[in-house]
Amino acid sequence: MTGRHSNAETKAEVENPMSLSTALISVDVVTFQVINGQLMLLVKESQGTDGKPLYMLPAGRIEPRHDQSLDDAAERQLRMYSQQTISHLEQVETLGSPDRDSRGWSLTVVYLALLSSIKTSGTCQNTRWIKVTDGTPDMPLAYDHNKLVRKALDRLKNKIQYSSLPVYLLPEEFTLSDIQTVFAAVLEKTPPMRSIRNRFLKEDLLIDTGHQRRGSNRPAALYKVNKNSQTWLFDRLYLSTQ
Amino acid sequence: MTGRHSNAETKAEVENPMSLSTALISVDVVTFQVINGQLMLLVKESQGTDGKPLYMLPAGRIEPRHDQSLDDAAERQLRMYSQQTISHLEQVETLGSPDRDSRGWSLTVVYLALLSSIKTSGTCQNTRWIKVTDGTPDMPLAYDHNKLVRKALDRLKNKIQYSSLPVYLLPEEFTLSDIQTVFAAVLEKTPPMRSIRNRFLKEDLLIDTGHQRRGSNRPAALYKVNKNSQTWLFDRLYLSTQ
DNA sequence: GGAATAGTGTCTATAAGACAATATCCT
DNA sequence: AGGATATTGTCTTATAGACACTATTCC
Repeated sequence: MTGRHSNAETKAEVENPMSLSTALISVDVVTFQVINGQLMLLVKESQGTDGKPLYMLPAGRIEPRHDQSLDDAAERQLRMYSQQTISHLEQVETLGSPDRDSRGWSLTVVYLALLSSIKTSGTCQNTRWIKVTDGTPDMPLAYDHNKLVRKALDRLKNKIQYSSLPVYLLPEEFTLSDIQTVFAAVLEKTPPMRSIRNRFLKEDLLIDTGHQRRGSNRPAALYKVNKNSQTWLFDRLYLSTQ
Repeated sequence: MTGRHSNAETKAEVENPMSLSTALISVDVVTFQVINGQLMLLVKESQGTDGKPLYMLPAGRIEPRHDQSLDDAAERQLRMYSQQTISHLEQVETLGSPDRDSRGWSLTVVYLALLSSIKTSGTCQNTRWIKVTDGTPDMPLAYDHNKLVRKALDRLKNKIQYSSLPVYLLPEEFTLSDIQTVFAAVLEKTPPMRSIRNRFLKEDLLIDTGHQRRGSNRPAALYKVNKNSQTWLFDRLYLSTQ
């Protein structure tokens, strides 16, 4: 593409070909996890000038020496704040504007990351999990990060309805009720158990591990994902969650 | 985002904060039109060093003075090569890599644009419509533009199956058979007429203009879009086109 | 037995798809 | 009339959803 062969070079660009073809870039990662049935967002915490805590998304620049792609850059950002396996990572959208950064035209590549559910919400230094309720983080985030979270969450809410994304928010072994819990956490509404069972027990998408989760009730069968973790797609949405 | 508050600043970045947070950027637009039932791609033509013609996508840089957003930049690119109304424009994906441009790490924002079907494929200087068959442009494109076309076309092929995108590839007034023609052009496969009718004549998505297209057969009713051109979504895919 | 959650059976609703049957124009 | 394309009718299939019912555990 473009490179030195780009069309529409203005006089200034020809004189100084590097200057106007660049912009400030950052890669921002919106990371979700479901902990005890609650949707949580990974943020880093720092000290604002007024002493109040400041919450923001893991974000950073591209490092030419390390990043072979934008996905690499996103993964590297996330890895600074969580060592957990990243079960799903996808680019959501790139936003650009002259106003986001005081230094000039800037551009953000927004990523959606999903981590497996774990009981402990252990984090690195200056990192926190904050609740997300009604589609909004409980603590307001700095800059335009609330907007970025909204974009990533919209993607998740939509895609969870026709794909295997729910299982990426669950641990390796899970019950069918766990899937329902994920829907509730993300959509604040859930498809009927009958529909979830019909959908997820079709074909060989899941494997019955033979294990069971026991409580003070009938034990539930524990399943794991088949098909080497490939995301699979269905051809209908759930209507009850619209 | 990032701004001056970005984490993970290396020593070099602190010393020269502008340098490593920027990269070469271009916005590339993949524009489709259906002309006489044939899917066509808009390219610009130039002379290669060996005298052979070189085809590439409309692409260019962000102009801080003119562009308030990436969408603006994409629209501006496309406007240089076609004055037709842009009936649909959406961002597909941003690709980045150290190899695409010899000057260093570069980044492309890929857009998908749809233009209304018209008989004449009139174009501006150095601009051509080339056929797309089997998902590939008839002429190979320069750089990695074939890959970008593939990405945009994949998006179109998918989205056409559950949205009103087909009508954006048609003129203001069209018949239901025209919709079928668009499916054939894009997917090289088509849902049954019964299904198309059931879907598009539901609710008040289309308005019967009362006009008819006449030929050597029964005339077909001409429809136009209702609902102020908002893209609408269905909750199922066509299975016959999978 | 009773509480609690897991899982099944069955009927309805919706929309896609197959396919045959009409309808309406032109020549 | 005959050709051509548009449009409708009807039956089948697939899956979501409602809802009642059964199953299995712990106490």
